[in-house]
Amino acid sequence: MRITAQQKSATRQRILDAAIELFRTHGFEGTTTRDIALSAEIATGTLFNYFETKEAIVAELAEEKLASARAAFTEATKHAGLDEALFALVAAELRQLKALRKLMLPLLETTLSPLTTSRSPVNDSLRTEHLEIVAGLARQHGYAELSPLALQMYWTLYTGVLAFWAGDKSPKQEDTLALLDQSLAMFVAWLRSGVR
Amino acid sequence: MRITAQQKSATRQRILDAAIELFRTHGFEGTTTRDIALSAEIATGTLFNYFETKEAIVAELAEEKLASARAAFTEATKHAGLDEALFALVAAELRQLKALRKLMLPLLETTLSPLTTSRSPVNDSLRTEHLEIVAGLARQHGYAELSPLALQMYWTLYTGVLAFWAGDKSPKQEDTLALLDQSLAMFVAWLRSGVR
DNA sequence: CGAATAATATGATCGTGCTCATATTACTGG
DNA sequence: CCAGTAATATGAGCACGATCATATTATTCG
Repeated sequence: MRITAQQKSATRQRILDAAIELFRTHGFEGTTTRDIALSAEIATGTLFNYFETKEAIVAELAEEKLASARAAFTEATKHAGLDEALFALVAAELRQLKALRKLMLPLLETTLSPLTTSRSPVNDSLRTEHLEIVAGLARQHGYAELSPLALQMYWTLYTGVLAFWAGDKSPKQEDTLALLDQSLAMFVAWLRSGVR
Repeated sequence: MRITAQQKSATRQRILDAAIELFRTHGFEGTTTRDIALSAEIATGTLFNYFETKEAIVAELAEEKLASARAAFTEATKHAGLDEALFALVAAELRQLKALRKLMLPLLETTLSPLTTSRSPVNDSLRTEHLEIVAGLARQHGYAELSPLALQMYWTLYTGVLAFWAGDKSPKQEDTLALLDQSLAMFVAWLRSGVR
């Protein structure tokens, strides 16, 4: 097997398909890696040739959704203010992630935790890709380059919104949107007040 | 054993002593519940008669420290603004928690996660006790009663600071103090702008 | 084709947090 | 002092994420 038959790496997809179905029906904790392997018709050990951890599977699922959310967002374009642009970005992400909503808490707890210098690359890409868009939007709206401290504060608020959303009991998650709105308003106002 | 010999419940203290020592020398993940039990001279199962989970031990240790921080704080009193009062409160907490700094991440990930409606009572008391003081300070400084949304946002920022602090590499954790300062400035400014 | 080699798959096994049936201990009333 | 009882302790055992030595399969080269 010098050059991997890329066709076989569709095993990866079988794992993802099996996982999402099991997670949907039995939840994250209610699904074991053995279940996933069985359902994907591979051995337990094989699963970990494809994903470093159980959470990494969810991270992969989330990343796919986030990618399409970002694509949809950049097409939308043109927002009056930075706050509105950020709101549109996150709202688009949440829309795409809807099916994974209940799976986000495990992710937030382990992989996305408020800061904690990256444990895994998966972590990093989820975080840095989002932050790069945010930094770009800030630039585009005429704000000074965001400092590490500013990015830190933004990330904290962002994960706070995600965590709230994951457990939001309000009928159409309108509480989350209120929180998002206020969080961003607070952040942008702080930016405008010109700190470093 | 109708009425428990309260003297024997000093086993609890032995567990805490053993745990803090092991955590200090081997870290949280590097210490197993078996290690703790062995060192406290009890059986593994017994440990879980005293603490629901491994994290609950850390939570207990943290709560003790936080209690004394709060005591020290209320004596200090008199701060010009709400932001300064909150800064003093959190700074006092961090000072007390210093010895537990590296143990806080596991706690934040599981027990204190940004919101997630309480898994355990331990969780709740850590959170509600802090928030009650914050709400009290706000009242005392003439702010309107903090809404659930405001408390939510505060808690997100607070745990964000704790998480950053737990991994802060700067010599005297001065980066954390900068983050705390700005987070509170942002929050209080938002409060003043009179949202609901 | 048939070694030789390298990538991948396998499942027994491990480590660890936690549980639970059972044993032990401490206390009570007679 | 002796059952009887209830609180507590015990450690074998479980579940499950993850690992790793070994087996299998694919690919290359002579």
